[in-house]
Amino acid sequence: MDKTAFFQKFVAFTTAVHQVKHEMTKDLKPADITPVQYSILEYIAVQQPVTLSEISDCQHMSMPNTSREIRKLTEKGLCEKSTDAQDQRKQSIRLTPEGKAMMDEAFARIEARFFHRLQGASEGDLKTIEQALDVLQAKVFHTE
Amino acid sequence: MDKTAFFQKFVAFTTAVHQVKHEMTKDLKPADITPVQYSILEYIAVQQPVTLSEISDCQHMSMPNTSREIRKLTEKGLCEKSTDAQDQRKQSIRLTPEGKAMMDEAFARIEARFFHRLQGASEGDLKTIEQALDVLQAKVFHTE
DNA sequence: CCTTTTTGTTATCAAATGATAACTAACGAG
DNA sequence: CTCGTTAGTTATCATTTGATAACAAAAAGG
Repeated sequence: MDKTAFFQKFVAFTTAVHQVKHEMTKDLKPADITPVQYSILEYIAVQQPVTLSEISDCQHMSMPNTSREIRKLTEKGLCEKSTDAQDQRKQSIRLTPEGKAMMDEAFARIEARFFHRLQGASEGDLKTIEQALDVLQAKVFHTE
Repeated sequence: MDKTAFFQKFVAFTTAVHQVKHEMTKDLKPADITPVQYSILEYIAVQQPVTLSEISDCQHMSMPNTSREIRKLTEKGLCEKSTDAQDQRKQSIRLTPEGKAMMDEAFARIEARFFHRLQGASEGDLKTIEQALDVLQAKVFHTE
């Protein structure tokens, strides 16, 4: 096993993933949302409800900046805060119906692009791809 | 085949890749290099020699901004321009020895983290991983 | 209780990034 | 040769992002 070649394959792979993800998500965020805000919305959409601290950790941004961006998203009517019943320090953040509608549409368009990219793949190919995704997620891209 | 579940697996996977890549590359860029500049340096390191237009395309930034960042990197002594012999409009950009040394060290540290992450994987696991990388790059994350 | 820690906010500032206009020079096609 | 196109530069500006200090309130632990 050539370790250097293996590593280079890994680097090329992550670069390709980044590239493809960019292609699949470009031109779909509304004009009045900044890239950071869109990224936060994606995170909330998948993980909601979330707290400010969780966003701060996962998006690698400071609490003050996270607080600012959430305030802006709240002002735009895309997400809302509610105080956690158990711990009143915590803010439980969710998408508003408008925010959810926006993200649903964004994900629908990404999904369409995804399957467009897979057109031509047989049922067997899809099985192979699914297994490959499972393998890599379990053995390489695991995050705890 | 449940399409929605398949797509969600894809989303979770790309998110994990992004996350792991962030973990593996954090804290290794020198203090006087901005994130965008580091990204450009990575690109040059892998693809050199490159032209300004190529950087502009691949990094999704405008020519004026690309020009500015390359000028800054040149001023820092990390890359250098030379006019293409065939087409005198084109600038051939490469890393300087200092730039190469910097990126070699960065990649070495990423490689160390990569294999650290893979410690515990058997020789057979590595084969499986390599095949999974090949499959996904060919069938899903192909970029032409 | 009282102190420390966690969670979040507000204000402020600096730096990085993105966008555009106006320009030069070299190439390429007719 | 001339004209349109490609490659790159410079200058300028607005916006986004990142960083820090100073604060308040709730919780947790003695």
